[in-house]
Amino acid sequence: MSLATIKEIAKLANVSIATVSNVLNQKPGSASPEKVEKVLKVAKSLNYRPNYLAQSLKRQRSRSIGIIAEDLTVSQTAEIINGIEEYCEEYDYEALLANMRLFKRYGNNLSAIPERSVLFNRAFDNLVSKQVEGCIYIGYHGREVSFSPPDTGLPFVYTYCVPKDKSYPYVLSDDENASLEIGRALISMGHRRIGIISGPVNSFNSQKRLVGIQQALFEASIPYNVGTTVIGDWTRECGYHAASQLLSQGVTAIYAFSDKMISGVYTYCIEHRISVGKDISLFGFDDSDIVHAYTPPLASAKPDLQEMGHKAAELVLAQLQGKTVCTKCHVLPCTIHVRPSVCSIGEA
Amino acid sequence: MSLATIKEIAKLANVSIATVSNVLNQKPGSASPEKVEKVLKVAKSLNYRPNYLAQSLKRQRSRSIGIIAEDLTVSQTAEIINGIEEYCEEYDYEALLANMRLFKRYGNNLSAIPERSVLFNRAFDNLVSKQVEGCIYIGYHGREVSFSPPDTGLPFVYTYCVPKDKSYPYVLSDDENASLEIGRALISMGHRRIGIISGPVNSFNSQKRLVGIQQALFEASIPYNVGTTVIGDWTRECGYHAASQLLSQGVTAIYAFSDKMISGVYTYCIEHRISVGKDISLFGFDDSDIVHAYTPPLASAKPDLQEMGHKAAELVLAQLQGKTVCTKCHVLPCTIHVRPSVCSIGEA
DNA sequence: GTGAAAGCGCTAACAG
DNA sequence: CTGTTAGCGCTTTCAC
Repeated sequence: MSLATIKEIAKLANVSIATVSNVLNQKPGSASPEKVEKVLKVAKSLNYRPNYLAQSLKRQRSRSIGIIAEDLTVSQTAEIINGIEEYCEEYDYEALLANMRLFKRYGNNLSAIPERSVLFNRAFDNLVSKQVEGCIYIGYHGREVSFSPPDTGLPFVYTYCVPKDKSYPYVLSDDENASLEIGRALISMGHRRIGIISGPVNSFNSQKRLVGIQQALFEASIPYNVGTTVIGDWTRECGYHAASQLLSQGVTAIYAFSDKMISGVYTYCIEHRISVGKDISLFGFDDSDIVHAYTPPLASAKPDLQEMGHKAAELVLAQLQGKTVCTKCHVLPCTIHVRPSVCSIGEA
Repeated sequence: MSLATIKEIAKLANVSIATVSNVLNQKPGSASPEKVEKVLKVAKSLNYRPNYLAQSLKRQRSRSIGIIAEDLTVSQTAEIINGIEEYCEEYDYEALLANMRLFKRYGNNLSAIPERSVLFNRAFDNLVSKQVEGCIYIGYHGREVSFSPPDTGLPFVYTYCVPKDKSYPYVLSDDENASLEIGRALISMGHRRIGIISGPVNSFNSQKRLVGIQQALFEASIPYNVGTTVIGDWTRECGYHAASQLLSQGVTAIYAFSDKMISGVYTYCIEHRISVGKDISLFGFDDSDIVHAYTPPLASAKPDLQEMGHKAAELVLAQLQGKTVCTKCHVLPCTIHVRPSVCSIGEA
């Protein structure tokens, strides 16, 4: 019933617990072949599994890093965690997850909820308590995150968000460049009046994406027209409303900073018999599941979430090896998927 | 730098470690008010956090349950985990996650990959090693799962899958009843020729959903026509192909066992100028993000994943309290969302 | 009230 | 090669 210990193995195998430990840890030449065999046999028959708690306590080493996720159910989080775990596995580390469930508790409206910092501290304490050797924070919507770890010299890395306290490294997708490429693609296809549906201004993602598209316009000597930029809130609904506003201004293409918002535009177009990929070109961001649900499929930019996880883990493990890492923003390229929802301006 | 211990607190507060421990654990009347205050002050100043490893080792109690997820990035998994965590939090337990990354490694083709059991054993050992008091297995696509925990009397509960070994409880959504309701809804709207796009036959979900719709037909004395059932593989592509086959047979409604498959049908309809919600009624399953992306929005059935997580956790914790739980299938209702993608047969 | 001491399961000197 | 021993940080009798 209760778990076997090395003590029991030692008794049954007629050896000392030290020998059992040595054998189990494969210390070279520390036991005769017969004893090795005996110990291994007894261990297997007892279905022995080392007690991680005791092991780590004794070794003073957990070989684990913590993940503080703002919300596990927000679409990007799982992919990032997956990336972290992949990287950790390679280096024989493991990841411990603390999920704050922020979105489940408060939705998108995270501002001015003091309770949040309680949740953060609880999550952090929990992880430290478990002796993690480092920690990765996963935000959402690229918000600015105001909490940072109290004192400890624990390696701490942020991802998918921007820490207020710039003394920690953070990992983001290169939204600016992605946006630049999107702009170039649209412009190269002849579009000059491009409507933009931005995310909220407090989102770092929004900021960067805006700068990128502006840069593309600038390169092509097309003046940026604030009048054809609508500020949205990431929802389908706002995309829908923005569509009518933008289309009435005669834009030939609409670039929304999320697939969800562009999906509202899509709905508007259908309702008004505007043919996507013919009468109007549409570009989204995130490359979420819904892009393939449309006819024609939606063009979008895909952040490499897995790679962001890798990078974040790399930054933590590097610090654990004593390397100093740059406490700056580490930026990873997106992939631009141009799909039939965009077309050249003469083609229609 | 390194973490403070009760020993250090004891020294600084001029008390014994036993007193520190008593104070920190709020043992009533075990220390004078002055000492309590002193200890608390020192603890705070040292930023003390109890060592979970040592604590649990000593207490012989981890107050944690393990989660073995087949793949964290499969859409339903995170929601279920969220539910488990919510339930655990109420009872002062916590969840430890072991992610096998099965989908990331092998995609949908999980059959005949012997390595899988290695991954399962590794995950299970890892969790047991950490002294979890129980375990929840989260599958995907309602497959039959052939691995079960080796020996240990550890409470073990499956969810979103069906264990081959029926001596463990498992939690599923009530797909049969959901399907029955979908069938009734369609029939009540006048549909008699209903095309079905099933998932793979080895999916328990497929089986149940098929039985449900058959039951609805039976109730209405409509003979079930195998010729208008296509077996798909959960993908959009197969939905697309099934659509042409089904529509040529003159069905007035198509019910696909996943939103993804129905989304292929949607594409087919657009390409062939068949008006969804007028010329044809469409019903999906899962109620995923994409249902709102369509115009008109897609009708679908929503499994209560969060509640499934709650239930699974409940079944584990109940066993920990010595209660015996039913080692049967525990089934949770879905919500049926009828949306404008379906219409009455005369309405068109 | 308070502290000394034992011990949770394990690893790592160290002696033999 | 093998076993004895100390001790990781903590909780918990049990004397005082």
